[in-house]
Amino acid sequence: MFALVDGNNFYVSCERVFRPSLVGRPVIVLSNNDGCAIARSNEAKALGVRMGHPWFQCKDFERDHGLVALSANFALYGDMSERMMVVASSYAPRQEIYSIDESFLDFTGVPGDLVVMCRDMRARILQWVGIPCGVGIGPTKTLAKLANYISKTTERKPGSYPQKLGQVCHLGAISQDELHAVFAATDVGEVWGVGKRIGAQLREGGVSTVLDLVRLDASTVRRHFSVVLEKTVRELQGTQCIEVDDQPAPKQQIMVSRSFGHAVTKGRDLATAITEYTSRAAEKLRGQGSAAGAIVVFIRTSPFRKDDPQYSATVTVPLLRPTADSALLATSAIAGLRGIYKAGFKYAKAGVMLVDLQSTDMQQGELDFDALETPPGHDREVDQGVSGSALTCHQSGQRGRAKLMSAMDAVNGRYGRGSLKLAGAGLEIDRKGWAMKQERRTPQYTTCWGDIAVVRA
DNA sequence: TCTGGGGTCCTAGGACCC
DNA sequence: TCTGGGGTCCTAGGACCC
Repeated sequence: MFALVDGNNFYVSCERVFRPSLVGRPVIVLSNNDGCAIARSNEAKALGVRMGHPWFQCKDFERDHGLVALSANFALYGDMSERMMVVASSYAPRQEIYSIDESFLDFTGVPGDLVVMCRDMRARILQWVGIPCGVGIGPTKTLAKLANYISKTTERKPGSYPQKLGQVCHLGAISQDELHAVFAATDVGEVWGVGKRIGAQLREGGVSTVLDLVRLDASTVRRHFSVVLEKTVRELQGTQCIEVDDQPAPKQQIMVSRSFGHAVTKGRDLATAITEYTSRAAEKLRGQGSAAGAIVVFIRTSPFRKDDPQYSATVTVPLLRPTADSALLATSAIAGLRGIYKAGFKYAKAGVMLVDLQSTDMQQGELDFDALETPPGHDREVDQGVSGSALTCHQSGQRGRAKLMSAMDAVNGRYGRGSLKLAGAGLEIDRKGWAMKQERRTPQYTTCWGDIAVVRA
């Protein structure tokens, strides 16, 4: 059996831990630049705020309904996530951290009543971390995911499902008839793996509930749709097709991109931003022990500003050799930027992507042909005896850079991100024109000494 | 004025190989 | 009349997830 544990309205719940006055009120958390809603309390959902709802379109709720909107505080959410994951992990032999607020637990071989254990886990996470969770249990990950949805819906809209399926919902512990009733009452679009497109296609073919989907023949689904949806159907039927992955492989690509707080027109500002993003991407790269073979740079105007001239460009810059060196990567990125930048446009967003990633301990050795050139006055035959040193010399240079990078990471780890950075990433004053807008950010209560909460007697 | 930032997997089609 | 039969690798694009 598998369980999916996830924090309810996670970002909002994190904020409520430190501002209990927000409990019971409509609250949303906004994306970067305070652009749109990315988390909503149940009260905010009830008001009709959608996921991804642009803030400027729902601002009126602030005045009319007391909606509280906060800027995203990812330092806080990341830290709260870790705390929640640690508690959850103590309940099962294996855990897959699936996203910032969700983890799968694999209970294979664990004796005892899972519902009782999961209720205990839920209570402990609530008490120790302060985050309310929903737990779904099922014989496959897809069913656990569905169970989790049902547990939430039972809480949020009483009467949708039997009350016993609230908070902790175990789809493997109810009768076949009950299970089918649950399937029949659930829209096919709620299934993990069925998105907007596939959902519409299914409905067109008369498959509108989970029950309709479960009753399809899996191999027919493969022919009409894809192997992906076939797996989904089999998982709903109770056959495990998707494993719990508790040792995720290193990422195959690393992206850092941001929309700007204000439109950017100067190449110089774009260069500052690209340098900063590259630097951040390189930190992530080193964090997973990889080196990049190429860097992709992109810039674009805002597709929402239809009256402005539009421009969007991407360039891939191959690197001479794979590297995780921030400075080398930034130099290449800027070279790429020079190739695609055009003056006269209002840029809204830029980003970099590190690709062709490989492990640093698997790196190809190489001969440095420059060092192998026979210097004048030397006998080639004689010098060949020392040709191995060219390689050694080159590699020791690389090791020096690697040490520099780990020193940089250590300083930033201890004194905070950005304490030590590339000159090209600019000072605060250089970023004024385009830095991200975060007008409603709460303190970093758990990760910054200066922001720690004070209890008054 | 104002619209996020990441990722993964699969498939189809083209280039190229023998 | 009639023009093989496999393969692999790469890329772009689509679909999904949070």
